[in-house]
Amino acid sequence: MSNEKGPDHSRRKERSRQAIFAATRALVVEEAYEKVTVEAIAARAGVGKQTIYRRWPSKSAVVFAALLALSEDADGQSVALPDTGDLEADLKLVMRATAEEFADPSFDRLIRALNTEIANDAALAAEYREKLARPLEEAKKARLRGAQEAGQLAADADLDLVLDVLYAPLFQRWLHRSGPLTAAYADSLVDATLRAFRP
Amino acid sequence: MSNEKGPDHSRRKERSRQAIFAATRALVVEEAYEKVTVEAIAARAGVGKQTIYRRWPSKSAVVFAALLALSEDADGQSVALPDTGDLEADLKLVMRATAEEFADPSFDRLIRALNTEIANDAALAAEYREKLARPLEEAKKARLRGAQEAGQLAADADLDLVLDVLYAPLFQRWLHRSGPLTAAYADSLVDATLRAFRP
DNA sequence: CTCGCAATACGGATCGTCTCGTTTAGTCGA
DNA sequence: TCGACTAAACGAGACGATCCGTATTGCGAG
Repeated sequence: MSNEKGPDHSRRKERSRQAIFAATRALVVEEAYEKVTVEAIAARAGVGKQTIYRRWPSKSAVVFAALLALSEDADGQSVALPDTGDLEADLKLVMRATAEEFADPSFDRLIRALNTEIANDAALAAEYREKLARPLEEAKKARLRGAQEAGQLAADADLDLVLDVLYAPLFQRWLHRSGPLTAAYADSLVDATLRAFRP
Repeated sequence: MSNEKGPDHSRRKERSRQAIFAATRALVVEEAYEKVTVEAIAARAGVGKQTIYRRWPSKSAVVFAALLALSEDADGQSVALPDTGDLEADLKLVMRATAEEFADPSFDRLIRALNTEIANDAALAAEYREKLARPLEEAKKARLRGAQEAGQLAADADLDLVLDVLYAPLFQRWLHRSGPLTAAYADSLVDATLRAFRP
């Protein structure tokens, strides 16, 4: 007798959870963000509103969780940057790929929604940093540490600063739509960063 | 006979316009942003809702216009960076001042609201770039051009890129609350940028 | 039979529209 | 010069629609 826990409702729960996430993502991608409503999510997921509010306290939390889960699934456990030994080539590869990601309309809408939520909620912002930003940063910093040991990067460089200088311009250009995210732009960011922090 | 234009109702218009802007700014500063409603703005400004909707198509547009007007007033016509001939000192002065501005809670809320609006509306983003970002950028680029001529900056440097590398990390750190905006951080951004683009 | 869930009704709040008297600025006649 | 007249703009707020978050109900799986 499983008197410890109730019977196995976890599968049912998990199914509706995934349905809610899928519906949320679909709506964020295809509708104007302000039209993404809890009622629309529930209808599309084929669940009752109460099932959503039973698990998350607000619409923001649902959207955030859906996007967070997306990245967690995608990443799996293995977040690692390429390491061919050629720092410049590796970084340009990664930066070009990042620029392309941002150029994808679906990705654009998803990340824009995510940024909207975390820009106005310090608690969500902290959770975002903890669960998404930090692991990615650690992976990037691991690659940079290797470069420092190989003498391709200043040994005393502040790696947080290096990452800021490398990524923030791309992010800002995307967020403010102040220019196209071309491969050339990605390359020039890598070049500038490497000049700033060369040994 | 002024058959060209109707009678001069501009004073009345202008008074309510300023009242609406003042009320909007006050509410953005002191309330959580989602509590800034058109009804609250109208009540505080002592105007009818229709007076607001007669001039702007949506709440977003009102908020945006109020914040835009704030900066336009503040700037006046003279946007110019200090130019003592010492590029590094001038930039550190400006970057430290910028970091302090972002640390001010009122300024923080105003700019956060502004960014929320423009992140999800490409038209507002374009207007923002045109009316606010561009003039500031031009002033900054004018200072950098002087530095290029004085041989303090690489003559072939892309000034848009220089500005991105200089400012974007500060902006992103503020937006994502990923770290404190200290004078030391401001200085290190100037140092990194000057290393990346030295002659 | 029992229990969790989908469906849906509900109250509260806000948006954006509409209507209604009132105020205001400009016009004109005495 | 001055006080009524007119038309536009206005403050106030009622209204329908929509959405949030809560509470209730009826059904179907186990």
